[in-house]
Amino acid sequence: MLRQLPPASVHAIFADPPYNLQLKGSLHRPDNSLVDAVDDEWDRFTDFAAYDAFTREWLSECRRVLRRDGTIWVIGAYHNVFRLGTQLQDLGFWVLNDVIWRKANPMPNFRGRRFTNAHETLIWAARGPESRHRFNYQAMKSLNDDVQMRSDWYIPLCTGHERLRGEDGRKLHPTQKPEALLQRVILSCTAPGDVILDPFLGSGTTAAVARKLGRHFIGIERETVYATAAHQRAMSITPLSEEAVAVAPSKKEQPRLPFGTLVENGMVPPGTALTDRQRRWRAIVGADGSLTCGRARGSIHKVGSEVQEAPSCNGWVFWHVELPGGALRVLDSYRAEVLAAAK
Amino acid sequence: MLRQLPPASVHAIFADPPYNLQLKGSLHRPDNSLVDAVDDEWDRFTDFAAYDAFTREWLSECRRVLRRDGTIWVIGAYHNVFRLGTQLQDLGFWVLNDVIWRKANPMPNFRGRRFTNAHETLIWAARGPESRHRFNYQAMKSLNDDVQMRSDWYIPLCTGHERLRGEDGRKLHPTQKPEALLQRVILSCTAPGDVILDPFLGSGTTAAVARKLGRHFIGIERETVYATAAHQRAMSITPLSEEAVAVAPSKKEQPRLPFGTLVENGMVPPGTALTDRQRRWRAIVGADGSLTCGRARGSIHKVGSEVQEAPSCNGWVFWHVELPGGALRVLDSYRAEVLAAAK
DNA sequence: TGGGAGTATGAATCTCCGG
DNA sequence: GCCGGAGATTCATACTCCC
Repeated sequence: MLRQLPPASVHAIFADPPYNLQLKGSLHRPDNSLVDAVDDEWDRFTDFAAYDAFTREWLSECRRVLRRDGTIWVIGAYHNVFRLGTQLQDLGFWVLNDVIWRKANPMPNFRGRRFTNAHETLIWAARGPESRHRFNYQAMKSLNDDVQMRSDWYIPLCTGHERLRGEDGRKLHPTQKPEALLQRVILSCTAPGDVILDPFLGSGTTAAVARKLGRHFIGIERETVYATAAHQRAMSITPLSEEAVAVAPSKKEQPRLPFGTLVENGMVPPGTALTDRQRRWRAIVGADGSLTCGRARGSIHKVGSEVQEAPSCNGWVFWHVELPGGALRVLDSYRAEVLAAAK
Repeated sequence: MLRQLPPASVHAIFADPPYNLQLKGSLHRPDNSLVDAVDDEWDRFTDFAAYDAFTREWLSECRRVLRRDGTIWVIGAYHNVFRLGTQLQDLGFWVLNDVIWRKANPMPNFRGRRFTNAHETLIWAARGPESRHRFNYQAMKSLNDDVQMRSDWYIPLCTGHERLRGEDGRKLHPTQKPEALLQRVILSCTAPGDVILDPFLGSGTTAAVARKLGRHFIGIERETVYATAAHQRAMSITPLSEEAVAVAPSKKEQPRLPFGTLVENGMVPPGTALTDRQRRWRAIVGADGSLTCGRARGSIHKVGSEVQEAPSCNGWVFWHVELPGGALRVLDSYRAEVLAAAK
């Protein structure tokens, strides 16, 4: 199915591939005799090799269909996630983060032989090291009480009403992912109208959340019973309103306003003296929007960095106008005023 | 050095290999200060193949020197941990858990292009699938206020007085690990008297904590300056008493902040003597957060009830620390202090 | 001595657009 | 594809300094 998709056609991929189950089973033969795996390196190599080959095949196709600015998410546990990560890197993907889904309510360890396996790992990767990927930084920050979103996410398992069940009342799919997890994934790296691909759709959480958030989706699923349920599930979703699904705009996405415009329209007339917050330097605004401070001359940013001897400087927040009475007003507030009026 | 060790001779291995960070250029904070990056020669590899070959070589030797019932811990980040995990599996190790070190105070992401990289990953593996490994289940449970220890650990970075510094006052080693991390690792899978190997000793945290907890250790370090400092550091450690380092069986109770956390972070260090308000009993704090008072051993609550021959006891308000000068401070006030600071 | 303000720093794969 | 310039971007903790 993946091979039928055109190259560079999807904005984001979420993949929840099968775990390496044959490896778990390889400990015992059908007659329950124990396989001496330690001395049987060839056999165990072929097990991993089969999983690696499978992984490599679908990941290669994913890379082909991914846009150059697109990103991929892959989820796994310690049985398979190291194989996934290694293959991602070997295929040229560029890992951006590994993200930990900390389960609020994991299954306990019944035998008391290990730590409670209370998390799964997601790998987030760009198509390559030069890719300019989308990351909705402000949206993620807003979601987290206005501090940067960390790489560890605390989210409950999918239970209760959200869990799809068959007619017999039993869970339809063994590893249905919670919608909260997919919502954060999709909000972090896509925009409304983007196309999201899930090559292992399963119970259809990716499709449901994509539709809810106004993203397009492509889902691939081999098992008919899952595919049918996922399709029904996605179609039953009512998409949210446009304003509800928009991502918080970053400053970079706001329209550019050259400083010269403020000079031209008289908000900061030529000849105005600018100073920094501590009033250490004083610069004069030129009619062309340039700044002069001693021998330093150029844009508000360039002069700011030169006087401070700093590698860079955002002149909008560095320079201030001294108002009558002596109070300081930062340049950025003039810009905000103009941008607000333009709406 | 590893090749000189006899086979099947160590009970546990902790390995903190170079991460292969692949940093390019420099990074400035928003305040224009320069981030002190890990650019040391020992972290430079030409490509993944070179890193994999290096990894395979030292891991093979580790497997040879590890006892059949021994386990290995390997720590890494997304740059290298997938390579580590894959090589571990390919060499026949049997992964028991991947454990997440959630950093209380990670470095932020300054450019807003990714999630804050707020964790590192430890892989815990047995020598093979048939190994009968040691896991001190009750000790880990005690440390976590009598609920199973999960696979995500919340521990602060190594800063302040714990951080080794050179004569110039700068950090001696770029990646010194916190003692609280090693303490949990060592308590989870070894017994007093066991031999612990660290093939990348660095600043010597493994050696220091092993000695403190009454375990033997072997450390290997290539850089003379690190090796010298690590040796001095380990030798300056006073081992805890036998009863403080023994691993305990226990059960019961569950406040929100485990007493073990106060032990780990040094507010109530192992070996501390606790007493009740009337100073009728005296109990010693174990490194796993258990308490010993005569033959009574277990959580602060259990020991409190046993010595009083009472059906139950809230250890938080029963036990006190005797301060220099003789005043008593109730345990609950330490908990309150931590909880208040966490707000 | 205590508190407030300011500064330093931690395993970091850390920009984007237009000419 | 290269280059120059605009301008966006930080959290928790510990320590220093000064009043």
